[in-house]
Amino acid sequence: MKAATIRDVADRADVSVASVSRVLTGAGPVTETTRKKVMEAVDALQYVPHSGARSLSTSKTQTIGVILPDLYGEYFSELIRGMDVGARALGYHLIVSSSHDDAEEASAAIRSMRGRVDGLIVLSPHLDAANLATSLAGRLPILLMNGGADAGRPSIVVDNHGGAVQAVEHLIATGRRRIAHISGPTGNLEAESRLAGYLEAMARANLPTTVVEGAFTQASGHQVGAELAARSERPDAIFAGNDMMAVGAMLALQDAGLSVPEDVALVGFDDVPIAELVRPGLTTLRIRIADTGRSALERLVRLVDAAGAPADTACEVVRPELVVRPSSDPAAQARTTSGDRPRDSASLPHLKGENPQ
Amino acid sequence: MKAATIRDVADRADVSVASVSRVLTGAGPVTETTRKKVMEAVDALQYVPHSGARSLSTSKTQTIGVILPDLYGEYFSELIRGMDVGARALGYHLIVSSSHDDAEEASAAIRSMRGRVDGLIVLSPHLDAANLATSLAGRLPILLMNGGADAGRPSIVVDNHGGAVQAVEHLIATGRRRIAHISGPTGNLEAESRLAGYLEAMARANLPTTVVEGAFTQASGHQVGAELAARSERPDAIFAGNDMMAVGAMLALQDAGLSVPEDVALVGFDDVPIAELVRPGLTTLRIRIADTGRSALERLVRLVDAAGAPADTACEVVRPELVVRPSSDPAAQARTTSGDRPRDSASLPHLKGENPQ
DNA sequence: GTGTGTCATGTAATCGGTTACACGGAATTA
DNA sequence: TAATTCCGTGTAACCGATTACATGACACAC
Repeated sequence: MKAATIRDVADRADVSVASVSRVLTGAGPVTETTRKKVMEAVDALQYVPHSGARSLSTSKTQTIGVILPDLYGEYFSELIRGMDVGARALGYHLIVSSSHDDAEEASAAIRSMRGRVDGLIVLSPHLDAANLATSLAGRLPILLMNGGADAGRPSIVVDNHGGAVQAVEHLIATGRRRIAHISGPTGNLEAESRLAGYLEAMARANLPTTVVEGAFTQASGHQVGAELAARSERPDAIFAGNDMMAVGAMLALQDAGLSVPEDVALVGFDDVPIAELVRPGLTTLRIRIADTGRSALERLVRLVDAAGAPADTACEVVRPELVVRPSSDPAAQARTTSGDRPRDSASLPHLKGENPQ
Repeated sequence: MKAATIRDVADRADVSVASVSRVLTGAGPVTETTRKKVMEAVDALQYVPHSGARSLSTSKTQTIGVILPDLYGEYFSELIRGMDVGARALGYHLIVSSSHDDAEEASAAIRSMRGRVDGLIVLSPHLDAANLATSLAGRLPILLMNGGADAGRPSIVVDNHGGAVQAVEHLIATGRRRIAHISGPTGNLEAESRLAGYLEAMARANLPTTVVEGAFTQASGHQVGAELAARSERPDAIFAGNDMMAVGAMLALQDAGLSVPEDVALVGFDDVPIAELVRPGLTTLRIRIADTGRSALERLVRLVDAAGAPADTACEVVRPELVVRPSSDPAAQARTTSGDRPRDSASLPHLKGENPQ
């Protein structure tokens, strides 16, 4: 028993394939009678159009590809969740491919997706990867989210620089002076902007800087945190390049017998879900991650639909918002309970499942 | 400038389309000369085969669909990561579709994937959804991971019952007697097995049971935790149906001024990454989540390839392993630093990015 | 020189949809 | 009644791959 084709449906409904197609795609005129006959046949045969055949004649796949970097964790899974919500709302599918650290792997992933997707969202936070992507994509609409404010190509970036400045200014305002920075890896555009923001804010306040490089992973944050804790000139605050490193550093500081925020204040970046679950709750820069993912997807679909229209090459900027929790300000304690997290709108559809009993 | 087709390549290389196809698919004999000519033309034209056309003639898509439930969080993102690793290794793509809570949504998702994937992994933890899935899938190979030990259909399940028994026995062994259980939502098969395991182990030890239903979310765990903390007959241990609820409960207990594990011991289930990041580190039942995802994908691909062969209807069982951390045993303190987590093999490819500096 | 076998290559049918165009019947108008 | 629209329907070409089968070149043996 092979799967039914449009011809089987046509035979059974006693109409032509064209009519079946018209009913199913909603294009073109059909009488209510044929409509019914077709739908009956469709149900009876459990017919589902062959997407390959359809994509062959329409040259659309209704699928968006997402190229993710090597780094995983909550940031990216939240982002994908948001994209998935947007995709389903628009009738698109999502093909994901993660763990592409270097340009070569990313290029292989893009190649293997060409012809299979209508558009691409590339999250590799390296400049070369981005360049590679645009050149490889050919005529494929592509949306960059690699952290580089890249005019000339449609992209969405977080205001990493501005966020870092906010973080540092907050620490200064709460009386910290020896503020160290755990940066993300060299070559990562997000990491570099955050570092630049830190340096600028510190320079403006005339404070000495300390920078140690991490890898955006919790393990690297732990390592660097332990190292900083052991220094004779121990910092009284640490601004980590992202939340995962901040959490790692927090554990290292606590393991070293230091107390957060009394001995060392701590600020992260991203506001991943666990930021409020660690103790003390982590001060961080909130990016509405799922929302950002969703709007990225919607924008890319707009690009796909508008192929040929006046090129959208805008670089959309997402401004992170400082969320103060006890890791930098003990007074924030009371506010950090597990219910306080404002949900992204992208997660609203899920709330219904959340009232226990 | 339209995308190049196989005919453009054939013309340019001055060979027939058949030869081009033979070179590209690696099937059939070709001389080294034609091979070179074809490859040159392919490079020059930036040719990429149209996957729709290919799938039309081969009736394979090299794509696996994954249907996820409404619940998100680290458990599912880890699972997907593992699947992605496996998929890429086998030359497959992954289409994900999340947030399908009820049977209707899941059914829509499956329908929209038919004809677009070679096989399906269904994670909806409801019995009806599973039944629906198998009936909807038609001839599509399908792998269930819904928590029901379902002979007759290929599936992978966690030994939830056995895991729950281990958890309870561990708590009893460390001197706890008033052990409460925060269960997952009714109708969720995983939740029900874990509950059954709890009840059985408690009955065996002749201890009274307390069960409050949660929703597998951190928020619901918090709510139930607060409620339990306020009871006059406060439990001295809580076994939560999963880690997210355990974390929520932990925060609620701490907010109520209770100390974990001194006042109340806590055990979760799953061993999601944050389980060791909360303080105190959470005792839990480890499932090598990413590994499980990877092997699920590999098994499904085997099913796809072996279409027609003696049906594989085995129900593979994953046995969780008890990981004792300070939330149930203060003596475990020393062992819980951020470096102690044995990585799944599925995450090995990522390790290279993890040495800071 | 003819026959036979091998093997790279080309031709054309095929997969399952969409859609331009042709067609025919009913309704409207002269 | 005949001419003109209008509109639902069918026929067939097309999308871009794969692949069964036919072809023809060449080598080798007789």
